[in-house]
Amino acid sequence: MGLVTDFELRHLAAMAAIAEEGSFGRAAARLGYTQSTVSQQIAALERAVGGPVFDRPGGPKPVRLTPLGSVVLNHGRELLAKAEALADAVDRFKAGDGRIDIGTFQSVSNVILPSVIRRLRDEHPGCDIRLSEEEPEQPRIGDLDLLFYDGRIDGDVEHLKLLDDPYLLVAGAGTFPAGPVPLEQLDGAPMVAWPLTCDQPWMEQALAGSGARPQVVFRTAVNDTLLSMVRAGLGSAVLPWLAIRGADVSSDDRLRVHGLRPSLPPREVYLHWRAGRTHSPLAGRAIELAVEVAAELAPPPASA
Amino acid sequence: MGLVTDFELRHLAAMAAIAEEGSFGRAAARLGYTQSTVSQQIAALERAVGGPVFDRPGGPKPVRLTPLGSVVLNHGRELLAKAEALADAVDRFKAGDGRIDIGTFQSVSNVILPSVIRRLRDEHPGCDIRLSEEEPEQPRIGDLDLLFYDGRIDGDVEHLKLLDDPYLLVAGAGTFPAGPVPLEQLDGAPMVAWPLTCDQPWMEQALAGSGARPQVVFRTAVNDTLLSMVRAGLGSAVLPWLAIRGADVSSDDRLRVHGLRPSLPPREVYLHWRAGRTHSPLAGRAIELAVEVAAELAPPPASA
DNA sequence: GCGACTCAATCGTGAAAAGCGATGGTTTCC
DNA sequence: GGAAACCATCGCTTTTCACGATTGAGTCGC
Repeated sequence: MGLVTDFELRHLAAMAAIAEEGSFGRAAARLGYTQSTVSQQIAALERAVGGPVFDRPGGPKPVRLTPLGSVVLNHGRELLAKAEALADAVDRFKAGDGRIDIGTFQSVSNVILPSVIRRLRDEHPGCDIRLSEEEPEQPRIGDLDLLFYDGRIDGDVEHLKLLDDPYLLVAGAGTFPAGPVPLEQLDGAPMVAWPLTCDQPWMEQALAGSGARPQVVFRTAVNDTLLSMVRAGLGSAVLPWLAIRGADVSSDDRLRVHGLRPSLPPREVYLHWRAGRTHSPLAGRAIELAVEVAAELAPPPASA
Repeated sequence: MGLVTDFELRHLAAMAAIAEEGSFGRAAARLGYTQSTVSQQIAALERAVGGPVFDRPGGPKPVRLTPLGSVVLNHGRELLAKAEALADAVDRFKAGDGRIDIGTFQSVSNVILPSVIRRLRDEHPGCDIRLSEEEPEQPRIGDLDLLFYDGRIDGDVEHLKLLDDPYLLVAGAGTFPAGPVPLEQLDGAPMVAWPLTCDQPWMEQALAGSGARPQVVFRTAVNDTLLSMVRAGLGSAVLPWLAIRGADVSSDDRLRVHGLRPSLPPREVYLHWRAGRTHSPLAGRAIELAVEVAAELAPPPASA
């Protein structure tokens, strides 16, 4: 195992150059070294492998590989190729062509991420972006570079608030008069809603705290299905602005979006990453873009 | 291109050890270095790649790869594997498990080489022996490690005489009385012989010089065919002892082997190799074995 | 909170080596 | 025989390597 580090890439590079040029001196010139330096590098290499790698005929005859030299050089070229691949990979990484793993959830996937990803791919066509929308009970950073989540996360995590996402009421056209809807009118009203994960229990508690205990007649995590149910007259829905914006509600005659009075505390959308972790250039840029896109979305209407 | 030699295998080895151990200090212990040394190695590596490869949380927490570090280490492991492969290949080479290219010709292929190769393979089961029996007008060393040839070779070649190979007469039983055959009895006699390559013209000139101008009725390079023709009564053959020994002539009632009077100058079998060329251990051993085998064959009978 | 502990970075030092220029010894070609 | 091309070697300077001791940052247990 100790043998592995006995030769150095520099020596192999010198050897390859000599093999191509046929001369220590020309190889030295090509590499920007002195002839004596190259000579010593080969001497060191020969010490490391335990035998001569070149036959030196003397005079103007070109040097020739020994059998041992052939063995060394054949492997050496592969090594140098790998080394160059490493250097290339580092360069590409620093140019932003790396891999990035992003955790997300429905609303962000629909509204914010598409713009972020489009811009990221425009800037870095070679990058490898991976999304995962698994949202277990306990959202974990795991090996993700970035995680969008509507709330704080425990653990060693840094965070950044992207936007306040106010809760709005979506109802069938004609269910309520235009304008903000007083919360007490929702008491006992039929509603469709998300499952009791994420912020949902907290939101329903907030509703209840204002005296509104609606009757939830259907739960699903799929926003489009919820809105279809509202369209079908099954009930209304209290949803964050982002979730509504994702579907094309404004162009639908059968739906109306109302503010709430008093308004509920907004859902807060955060972007998280592992604390103390050095960002890849790609991740750093993704954060900037996410902030940018979130700002372009704002200001979310306080009421409608 | 300059970037390639900016990092060193030693640094990558340190990095890999750290990644596995989770700590600079333990990695240092494993590698036989001091913690401070490893720390500086990583610092050098980070200078070379232009960014940190580990996040150091501080305290007893294990260090973690940065995204850049993952890129470097993924390639680095391949590099280390290649380096180890190189070291292995060198070791195997020095142990004799290399490749050897040998040029040969019929008589040697039949009589000497089988023993040489058998012993070589016994000693070095992993070795890669390649034979080529092409015998152009001008036998060239080319990229061969060793070349058997019945004569001298021009060029930068060292040589070693393996044995004197006397010419003998093979005739059908009863063609000549037992014992050496006077050369003049061959004058005008029907004969089968090799084509006029190699030493053949020289040998026939030697015959002619002694007053024997036989009538060559058939030429082929294949010894067995020649002997079949002799058996069939087409004529006799003057062949070197090695060529006769290759076939099982002594156990054949229809053939007789005679000496010649006066005897012709023997064919000389040489082993050649490129001058000034460092031998592989395998080639060196092959030379020794060839000498050994040739000596075991001797003394070739001056007459029969 | 407050030490005790673990860990990496840093500093100073001595040894090793990398690289350079100059010189010397060989071989080939004219 | 002399010039030219070539590699090895020597003395020298500068850089790097590796070490031990110390410092500073962070965690855990009480």
